Amino acid sequence: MTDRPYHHGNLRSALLTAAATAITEKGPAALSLRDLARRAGVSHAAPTHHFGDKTGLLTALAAEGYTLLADALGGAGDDLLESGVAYVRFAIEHRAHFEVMFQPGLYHRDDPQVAAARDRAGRSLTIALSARPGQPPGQDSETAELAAWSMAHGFAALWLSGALPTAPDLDPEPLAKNVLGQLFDQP
Amino acid sequence: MTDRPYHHGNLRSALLTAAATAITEKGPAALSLRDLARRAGVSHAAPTHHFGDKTGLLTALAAEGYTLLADALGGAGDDLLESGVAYVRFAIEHRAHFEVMFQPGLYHRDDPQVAAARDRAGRSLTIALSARPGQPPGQDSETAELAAWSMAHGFAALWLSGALPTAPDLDPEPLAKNVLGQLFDQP
DNA sequence: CCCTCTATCTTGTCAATGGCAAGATAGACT
DNA sequence: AGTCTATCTTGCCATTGACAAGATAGAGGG
Repeated sequence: MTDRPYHHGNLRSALLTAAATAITEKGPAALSLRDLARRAGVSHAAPTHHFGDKTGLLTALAAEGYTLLADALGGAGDDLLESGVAYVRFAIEHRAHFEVMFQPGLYHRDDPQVAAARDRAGRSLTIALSARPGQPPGQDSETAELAAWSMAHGFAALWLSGALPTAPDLDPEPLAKNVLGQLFDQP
Repeated sequence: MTDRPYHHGNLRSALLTAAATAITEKGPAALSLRDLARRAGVSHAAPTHHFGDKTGLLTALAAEGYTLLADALGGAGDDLLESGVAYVRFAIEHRAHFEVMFQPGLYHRDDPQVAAARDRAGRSLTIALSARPGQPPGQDSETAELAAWSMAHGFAALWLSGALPTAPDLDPEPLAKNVLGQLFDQP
């Protein structure tokens, strides 16, 4: 993509973006390390050195995804509805990351990098979810947070799976805002 | 599994259940046709005759899944909350089917069998979702239905992915009922 | 009872893949 | 200049998915 200071210089990053592209095109199951190597213009065993094996590459991708999600949620500010929309936007813009992140059989969930990034995303998520405006104080706030998370996650997953009966080229954000508003705008 | 009238007699069904088991254990990406053949005690090329290729097998599995989902929703009666819980219960009890169904890259979405079963499930779902008790008549009911579907689907997906911070051996149904109640019990 | 026919399954083969081992090479550091 | 290490390559093997050709069981007709 960029310059190539021989030894490729940034193979690791190039492989990760190639993986994201390939997964977006054909899904995580069809991912081939050799195909990634071809796309990056290196030999078929080059990825091994950076990621060990396929699971290792997906682990790195998941870690990257959690970091991106944390950033996305952090940028949404204190507004609950805006955070939910940001969650959906992240899933759609970074479809490959999102799909890998929530398919735990594909990567090493216990990897330290992943755990750290996931914790950071988890904190951002908790902050966003607890910013519920008319929150009844004594109520079970954990359940309310889980409900909000479920709705945002479910909308994103359904959209990505193509299960929604709407036109697939429609901009999902306004629809997401309406749907999430069903729960978030409650008094 | 049952008797074996030679020629196995029920290879197709045996392969489908073996596939469901294997996917539940290791995820859809790790599915191997040859492994299924070994489990069923047949030669490595036997599955080809029944399903054509791997995608064909997953197509059959998805069709079976939509039928099971339609039955599950139909059995939940008119209660909206109960239907939501049934949706979650289906996803957990038939994890393999659920995962394949909503990963459209894995199978042929246009297959007639799949389309028919999906339509049936879709009708059951619409019936369940429109059974909202305090439904404001003039309101955008489609958005409300989508919100309910998103929440049930999202809770199921999060639970299956292991992303929820709760104990994984806990019974998910009471939790699901509480979470879904956040939206469904609105006046 | 025998013959044929069809669905079902087996054997054999090939290209592609993931993963490992051993070697080569660039560039950094001294 | 010499050495060292990270990075990448070449070569190899077992496994897999897919296909082609053949074998076999069992049904149905004469």
